[in-house]
Amino acid sequence: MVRVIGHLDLDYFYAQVEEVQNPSLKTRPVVVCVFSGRTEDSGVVSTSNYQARALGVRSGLPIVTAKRRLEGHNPAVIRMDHGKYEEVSARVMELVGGKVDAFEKTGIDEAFFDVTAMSKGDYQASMQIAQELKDTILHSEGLTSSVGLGRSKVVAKVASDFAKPDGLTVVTPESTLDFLGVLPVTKLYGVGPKTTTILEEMKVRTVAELAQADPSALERHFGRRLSSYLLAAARGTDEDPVVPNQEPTQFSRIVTLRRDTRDTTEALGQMAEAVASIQGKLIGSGKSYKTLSVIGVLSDLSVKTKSRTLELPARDAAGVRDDALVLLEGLLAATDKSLRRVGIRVSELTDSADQSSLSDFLPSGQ
DNA sequence: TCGCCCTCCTC
DNA sequence: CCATGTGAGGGCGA
Repeated sequence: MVRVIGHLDLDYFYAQVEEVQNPSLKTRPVVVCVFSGRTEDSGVVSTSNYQARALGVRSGLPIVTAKRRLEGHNPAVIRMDHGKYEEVSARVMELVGGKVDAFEKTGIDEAFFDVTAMSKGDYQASMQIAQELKDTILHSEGLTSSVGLGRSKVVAKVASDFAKPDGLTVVTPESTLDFLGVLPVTKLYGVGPKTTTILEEMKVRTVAELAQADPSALERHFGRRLSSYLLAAARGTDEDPVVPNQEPTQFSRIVTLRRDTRDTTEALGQMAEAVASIQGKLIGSGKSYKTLSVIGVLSDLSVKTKSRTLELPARDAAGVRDDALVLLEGLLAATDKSLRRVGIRVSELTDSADQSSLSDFLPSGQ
């Protein structure tokens, strides 16, 4: 049976949550910002509402620049409150998850779902279901959302992006090639600036051109994995299923230092909260890690990482700090630059120190 | 196959 | 000094 996959995207999420909480903001440009703490207004815009976007203020713009562009427009400049958005997100996801066959949260504001069985593969019926999901979210949380339906995850994702905010785009299996074909390749998930540049050099601009590109040429430029993904995505034939309850494979935290430095002790001191937070994630999820990485964003904004893999999984804070210090020293030894931002990441997560150390002694495979 | 590092994406 | 923060995955050399 042909699948019916949906992608749900909560519109301009952080800024919209702020509007719901304070409706008087709806008539004003709203920018939700990440303040780095370096200077009064250093940091970037995380999310902006559509009034702000109309004035050229989008994600990633420095706060100072955003304020300049919004001068005289009575903007609301709001500090990001991640915990608050997580709570709203969790309620929405819980609600929607119970009304579909399968549900996979992929971010704080987005999720895939599968309604093949409950719609009996009928796209008209699926559209009704999708509209009901949108209505439910609007009535319970006051949030508008954009939904796309299609035969695969890639099609659903592109469809949800096609009309927003408050959009509902249905791409039937028969219309898939027509829908995708005319789009520029940048609209495909996984195709960013680098990939676009390479494709341009291959004279591939639209998804239709990508679908007919020479597979071996693609493989030369992008490798086996990415090239086969690109072809499947362009044809709307990717088969990835909707997988509920995906476990995270890594936790990371990164902080901007008060000032650039090569002093590892000073850097580590400012990482204390990040380390504690990672610790909390490990404990909260009952996981241990085998690989610890430090990430350094240097004074020229280049990024370096150093990592170390343990023989046995661990989760203790002292070990994290000691190893992080060593890695940080190694990282700095490989450059003349100073640290601007430092981060820490744990990966190769296993289900708990005890169980995983035992399983290390068991035969691998099935 | 593993360890390490980099690229990319989204907000 | 304008330039945040989280996560997934792939390439490559040993």
